[in-house]
Amino acid sequence: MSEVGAAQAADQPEISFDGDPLALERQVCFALAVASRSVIALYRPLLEPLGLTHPQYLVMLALWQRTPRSVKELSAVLQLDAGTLSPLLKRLEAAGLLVRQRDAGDERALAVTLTERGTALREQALRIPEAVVRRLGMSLAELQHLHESLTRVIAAANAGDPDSGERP
Amino acid sequence: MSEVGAAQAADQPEISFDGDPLALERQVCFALAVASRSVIALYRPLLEPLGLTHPQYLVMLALWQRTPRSVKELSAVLQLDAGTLSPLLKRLEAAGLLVRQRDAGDERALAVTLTERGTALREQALRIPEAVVRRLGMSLAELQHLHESLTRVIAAANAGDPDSGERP
DNA sequence: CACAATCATTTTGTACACTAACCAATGGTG
DNA sequence: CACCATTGGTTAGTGTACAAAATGATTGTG
Repeated sequence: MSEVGAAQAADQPEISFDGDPLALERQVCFALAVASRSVIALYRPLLEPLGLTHPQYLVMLALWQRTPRSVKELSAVLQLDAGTLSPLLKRLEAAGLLVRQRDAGDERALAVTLTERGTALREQALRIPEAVVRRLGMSLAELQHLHESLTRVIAAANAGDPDSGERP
Repeated sequence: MSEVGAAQAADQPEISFDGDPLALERQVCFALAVASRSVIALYRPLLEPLGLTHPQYLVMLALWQRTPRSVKELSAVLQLDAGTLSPLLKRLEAAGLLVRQRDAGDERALAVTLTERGTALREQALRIPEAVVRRLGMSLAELQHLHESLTRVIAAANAGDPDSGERP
């Protein structure tokens, strides 16, 4: 028997059980991180046949809605750093799903355009949302509700930021 | 300015709101990922004076609740891979916040124990939760509610998994 | 038109996160 | 007690994330 995980001692004179503001189980940031990882893990087996990671899937969602798009535009829509997108887009290009070429009108910008193969992949992606919801086994109403809550948190978190919101 | 997000039609009470099941703005996984990153970004400036990243902060929360703990135990509580924790714990050890030594009772297991410095750091961490809530500017009730929603998603996502739940 | 400021993107460096392969200690079982 | 599947950790490899510096194109101002 290991001695590491011995039961919590009864003699905790200072701050106590549920009055602890640092209690792990009560941190929203912890719940967010775990929920995010857990749900993304659900996508992994579904995305693997398409050869996509979850961030790559999100980029494809953005491009299926509109193409071509610049890195800056993708960065804004996905709320992802341009420095993160750069290598990610290169991998998608290497996979033959898109091409990266300079914008004719503005040589600074990149025009990220889906290839035929990239566009066609959407057909297979169409099954994914339903499969995830089924695996989750939660009601659509509750998921919708969660989505609204998350949208409010995102707005609140971005409210005091240099980017994102705050228009004077 | 681009006209990307043309306004949503009036009201569709049932399924298929704007028709596209792959619409980025409707994906719960996307909202989760963005919310998680946005909220964690809020912690960055607060954690920087303590010399901690957010994952490291979560490990410290777990250890402030109980120490020593094995890697396996931390892995279970934090829902984090042991392969992720291993280098993370080494960095915390290098920072002088904990020590990693083999468990006397079971040489396979590691006893992760807070140092005095690691224990003392809790005092400064105590201010963080309130500061984050203030920056978010959301009511405690709504945060509490979100936490409950997230807990249900986590449970649902882990329900069909090899790990976590499901004991026949 | 020169040229500094700005802009879009890329690169570099550090730190997660997960899979898979690996290794040493452990604890049945015959 | 010798065999060997299991267990607890570590390592390697790939792919995000983010900050900060670097690169190259574009624009505003004189």
